[in-house]
Amino acid sequence: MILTKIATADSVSAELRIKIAAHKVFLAKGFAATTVRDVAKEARTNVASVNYYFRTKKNLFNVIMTEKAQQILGALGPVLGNERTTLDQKIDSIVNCYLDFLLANPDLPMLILNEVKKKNFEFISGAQINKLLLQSNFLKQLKAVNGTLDPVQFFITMVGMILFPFVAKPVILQTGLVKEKDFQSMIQERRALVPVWVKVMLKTRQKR
Amino acid sequence: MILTKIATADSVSAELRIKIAAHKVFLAKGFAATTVRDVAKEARTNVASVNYYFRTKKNLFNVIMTEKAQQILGALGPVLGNERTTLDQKIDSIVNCYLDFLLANPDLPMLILNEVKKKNFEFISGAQINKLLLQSNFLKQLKAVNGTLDPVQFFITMVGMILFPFVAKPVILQTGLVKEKDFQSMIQERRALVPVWVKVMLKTRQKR
DNA sequence: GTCTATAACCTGATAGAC
DNA sequence: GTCTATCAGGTTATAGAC
Repeated sequence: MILTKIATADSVSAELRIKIAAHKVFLAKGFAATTVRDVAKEARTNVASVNYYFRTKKNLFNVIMTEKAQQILGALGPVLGNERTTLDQKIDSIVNCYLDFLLANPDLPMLILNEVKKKNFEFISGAQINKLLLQSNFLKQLKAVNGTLDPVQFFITMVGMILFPFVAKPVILQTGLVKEKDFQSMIQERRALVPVWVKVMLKTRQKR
Repeated sequence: MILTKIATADSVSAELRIKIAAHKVFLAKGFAATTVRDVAKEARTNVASVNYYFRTKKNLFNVIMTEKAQQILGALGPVLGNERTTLDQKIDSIVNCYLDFLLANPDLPMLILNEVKKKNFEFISGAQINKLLLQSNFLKQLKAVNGTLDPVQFFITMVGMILFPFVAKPVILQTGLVKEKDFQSMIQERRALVPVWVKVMLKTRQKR
């Protein structure tokens, strides 16, 4: 990220340097394993100034994470709500949009899953998911195309197809199934694979 | 788990009580967030005796995790290697076998992913995956049925379909898409759904 | 706004009595 | 084998000089 280079320069305010540093360290090590000292060091300042700007470690974390959540939800919202695209076009867009974001933030899924589990962070509320997904054009089109398919099961599976490789990356690399240098191109292949698989899921009718 | 009730009884040796307690606390809180004091308290003993039996916290963790890894790999190995079952039968078995294990150990996937990432634990070696998967009857049958499908992409996707709901459980519950009381039945539904989806993936040929 | 120094606390590990 | 007491080190957060 180019921002990192700019933000670690002396010309940038301490507050912003701390934010960039916190983003980097939290994503790399998670909330618990990150110390305020790590962040201070990365921002080339000291423990006291971090607490001066952000009061507590937890508050700093919430500031960073809320921005990230809005970033991805803000990108997906318009895609799901679009009234001019077909369902197939939406699937292509969701996969591409999500993968772009994940390639830029490969460690974010694990961080979110961990911190939501530990109740350190609320990623998305019921009200938000209602507006974003349940009342979306995407869901209407989905029901029209296949009335026997449970939308929740479908949605979990589709998101899993996109997210899972990032979440499982450490294990995938450890097994040697994919090499570190090939991971990105493996993900790029999925840009084509996942939409195909999602579309055949849609054509598959469940027994009742 | 019935073992827990037995093992927390006074009649059971301190060593076993500590093991059961460690299993419970590590799975609930992860490695870093677990303190030796937590484990000692859960096992109704003290810090010194935990270190007496297992020397270090890390060693105790490895003992627990190695047992778990062998448990799941030992269950999947025979299924993948079986020479008398068809590919479709194997897919049904893998899904059922995996889901049974995960329903009994719902927190294990996140724990493994986290600790492999932090290099606290080696879940599976390249040699093991080679023997278990790459040289298995499962892979031979897979290649025979669909030569255009990348086995690695296929495998990641199938495992993701099974594992992802457990990994994403906290977020799924927080969104309200599934209620806590309905989570188990949602998973049970996937026993039927996932094999169907996996089989249509197999029938879908890639462009070259 | 920035920094040093320190308070108050929690951690894993161990020494040593029983 | 089991326990109490304690150590050495690392943590967040803050007080107070500049």
